[in-house]
Amino acid sequence: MNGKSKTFDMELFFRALADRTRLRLLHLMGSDEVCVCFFVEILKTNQPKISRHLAYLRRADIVGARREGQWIHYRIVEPADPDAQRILKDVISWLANDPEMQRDRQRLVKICCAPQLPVSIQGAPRPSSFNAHVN
Amino acid sequence: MNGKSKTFDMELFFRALADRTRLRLLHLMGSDEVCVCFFVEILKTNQPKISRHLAYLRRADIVGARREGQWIHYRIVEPADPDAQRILKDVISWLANDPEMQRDRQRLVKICCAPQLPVSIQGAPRPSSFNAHVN
DNA sequence: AAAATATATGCGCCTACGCGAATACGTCCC
DNA sequence: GGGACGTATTCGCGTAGGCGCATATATTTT
Repeated sequence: MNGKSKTFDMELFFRALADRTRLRLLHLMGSDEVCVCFFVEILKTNQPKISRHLAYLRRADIVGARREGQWIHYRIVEPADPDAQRILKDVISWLANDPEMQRDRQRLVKICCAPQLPVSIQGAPRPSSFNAHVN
Repeated sequence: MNGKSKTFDMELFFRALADRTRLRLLHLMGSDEVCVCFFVEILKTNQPKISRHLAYLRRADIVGARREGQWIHYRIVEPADPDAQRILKDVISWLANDPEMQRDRQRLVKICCAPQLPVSIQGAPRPSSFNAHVN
């Protein structure tokens, strides 16, 4: 009630989900923090496009960002509204059934488990859950 | 796989939910069949607007229609995809928390329980669940 | 058949938004 | 400070879609 965190905006929430690219981004985040450059690498598209979609998700309070040096990590945040929270959770698990989404994740895993990241994202920090795997 | 009922379209589904008017329509349907003229009456708007939004929901396979004489009843249909089904169900119950939606429903109940419908929709068939209440 | 009623659709206008290309911003390293 | 790198934003363009208004379609009634 501080004038900034108003009641959760349903329309904005659904509009944010109404785009395939954004759904792919959400699926890639899953329960991890993922760095922007990984999205660019895996979706094989240009960086501004990814950045704009992430901004949209941020505006809708669906994701949050954390800076680490020059890199920025994005993560899914639990919506304030418990109903939205449940829906988002269901959406995420729905995505897991989509073939393209599955391919996306496979590519993420493959890239992150490899001893060397692709040249385009050499020094980038891996998603948190991959830190343990590769010394 | 008959070329007509393809796999459920996620994007279309969410785009269909990304409009307040359509959410209000969905909430009014709830578990009932509701005639178009009731939507017009309750949302206090023009008829073409309602009709176009209903058409959108129909395209997205979220609602179905049934003709009864000159009237057409709309109802929510269970999406083919079980995940979509669950999400839609959660969305509906989310709507119940919204003040405007609550007012909409109150107006529906009030109108339907009255002995006489408003002049603008005199002979219209009431939603199914109100048939028992009024002789 | 003609009128009345309920619903659907076409049209023109305007905004939202997705896109690629260019550019701005922020951080690190020399 | 200057360059390199990762990310965000701006711009111009094209399409989707929301709206009010007019009109078409379908059904019932007379």
